[in-house]
Amino acid sequence: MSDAARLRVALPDGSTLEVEPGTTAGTALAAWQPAHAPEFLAALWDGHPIDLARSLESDGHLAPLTFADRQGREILEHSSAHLVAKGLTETIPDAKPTHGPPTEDGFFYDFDVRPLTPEDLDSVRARMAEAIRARETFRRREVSKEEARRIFATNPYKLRYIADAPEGEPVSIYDTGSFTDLCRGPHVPDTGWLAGIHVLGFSSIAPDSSGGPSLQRIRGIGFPTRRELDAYLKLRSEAEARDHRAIGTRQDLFFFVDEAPGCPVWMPRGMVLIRELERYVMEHLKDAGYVEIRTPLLFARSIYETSGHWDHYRENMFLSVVDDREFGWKPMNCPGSMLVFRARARSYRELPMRLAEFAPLHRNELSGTLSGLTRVREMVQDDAHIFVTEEQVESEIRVLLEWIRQAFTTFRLAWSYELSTRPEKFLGDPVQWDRAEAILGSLLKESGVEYKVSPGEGAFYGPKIDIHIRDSLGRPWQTGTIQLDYQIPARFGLQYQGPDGQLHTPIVIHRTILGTWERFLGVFIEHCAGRFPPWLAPVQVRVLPVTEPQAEGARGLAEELAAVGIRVEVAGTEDSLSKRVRAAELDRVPYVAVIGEREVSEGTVSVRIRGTKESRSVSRAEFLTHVVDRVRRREFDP
RNA sequence: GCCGCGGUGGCUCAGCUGGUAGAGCGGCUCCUUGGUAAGGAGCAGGCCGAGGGUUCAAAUCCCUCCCGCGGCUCCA
Repeated sequence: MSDAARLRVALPDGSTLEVEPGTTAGTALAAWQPAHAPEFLAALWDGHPIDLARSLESDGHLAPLTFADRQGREILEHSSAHLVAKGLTETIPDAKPTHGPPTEDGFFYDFDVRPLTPEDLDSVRARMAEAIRARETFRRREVSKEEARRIFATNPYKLRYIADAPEGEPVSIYDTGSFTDLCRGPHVPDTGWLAGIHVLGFSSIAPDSSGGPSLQRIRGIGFPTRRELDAYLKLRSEAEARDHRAIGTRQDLFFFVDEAPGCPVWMPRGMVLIRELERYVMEHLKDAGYVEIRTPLLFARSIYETSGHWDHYRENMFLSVVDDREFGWKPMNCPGSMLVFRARARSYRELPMRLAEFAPLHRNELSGTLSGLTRVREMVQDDAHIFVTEEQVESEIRVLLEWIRQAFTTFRLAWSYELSTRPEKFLGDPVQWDRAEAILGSLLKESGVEYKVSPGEGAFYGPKIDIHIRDSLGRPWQTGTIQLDYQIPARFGLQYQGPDGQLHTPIVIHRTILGTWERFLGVFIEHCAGRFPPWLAPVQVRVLPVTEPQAEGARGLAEELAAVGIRVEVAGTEDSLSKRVRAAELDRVPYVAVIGEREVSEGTVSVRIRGTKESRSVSRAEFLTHVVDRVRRREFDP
């Protein structure tokens, strides 16, 4: 091999750079694009991520990685995890690092260590800051497996990784200051890159199935600069102020009591939200040819044995014994709908038969998973079951996808789909499953909305399309769902007579759009920060007489508004006007109508719209028309 | 369910190296009738989550349970 042979390095813009063998990736990239070099935190060599400090020894393709690349972000966050491990092992020397991967939105590192305290975390943060200031290099070494076993002799977790590594090949190790970790890499060049990382907190996590000890997890998130971190922290503190549990209390929407864990108590104002959502959905159902039914909340065990829930869902059900007979509180509406279909002989002419039922459902969710309105034990879904022939499946689902588009647009929520396929525990024929999955997949493609596939996450009776919405912080929540079911109708022996005179089993589409009122409202309250669109607002208008002599005029306006169905309150003159305006603003009332001497004599109102400082005098008629119109059209803003 | 951390008037929180329960907001009463984010004064309101224990004495220390929060797992 000749020293003189220069390497040919192909770059992303199609150009080629000739370098001496042994040139580092970083040097080569800096020669290529000096202006952007400070953003490069690692590189891709023939498609594999490498450190910038790695020497190039052959021809190949080289590309830079920055924080803007997903891989680049993961490298920065994984490096951040190393820094956390360094900080923790300096704080608690016998802590055993296990693994510290990047995640969807940050990173964590798990340790086998005594339970952590906030003081431990303070110390970790301080030591991390120290290392960042010192700009310690992430230095890569390759050692034999024997050598690695010696280095990590006291850490069984690392020994397991070493054992899993391919035999005969060296393993890589990274040193950061005095901290050494087994790691594939790559990493950012030095800890100076990690000034924008933030330790979110710690928690303990349940041991894995192999029954090891419970680990302590430190979570964090990384940004390329302090400035971007500050912007994120600001967003986060705003999001904390939007917590639907706090808004629920502040606005008297709902609350919880110890005696009914996971079951919200709805106050009058919260009930307005539910009824308005219900009305919104009901209007659609009427247009789309649904009929409504009501079926029992409590069914004997045999119904669930027929539906399959007894075998597949019993651990999540509330059970009651009545007269020595075992009953279960329904966790889903399907059994009742099946019974309605089965109540008499059915003809193909009745299909699609769309049965809606908004009944309270009970699911015994694990106590540790309950969380405000987003995870409850008692809930109501905007549920329906559509009984169709094979030929009707596609057109029905098309209508549903369009309705989803409309609904989520009204709420200004961005949504995405997830196609969940056959789980390990399933009922029925795999061939039929494949066909059903193919139908759903092609409909999703046709809808043009982004979707991902979750293998094995389907319901036990069929594949499903789940609808995810994101709250203001970008956290995803599953709400609506469209499930294709070939199993339960057959298990219930449902049949209809076809045009051929033969009996056929219908297919059932289980579907919800908003999901449950509870979770939907939990997410939506955070999405709108408690500033409900006028049509949903528990109080739509608050009328404020300036002084007592205008009280009658104020009541008159309130009556006019109430007469056209507007939810209106009058705030009396016990408090100062400023104080009442402030209260209305804090109660997030969309419209404040002030009536003073001037307004009474002119027949006007001074209108202040939520979130604006100015007020505007308009005629009573104009105000009334405006409010009624915004409400009727379900506009998002007042 | 598992691990960690919490639980004090309606709400938000202080008090917690043991020694007679506090504040602000809200509520009520009185004064004030004020033009677009807090007018003033007074009063009421708490078995300090529940039950046991330690102690002369427990909101405070210990144990059990319940509920909540953050995760794990699971889900609409």
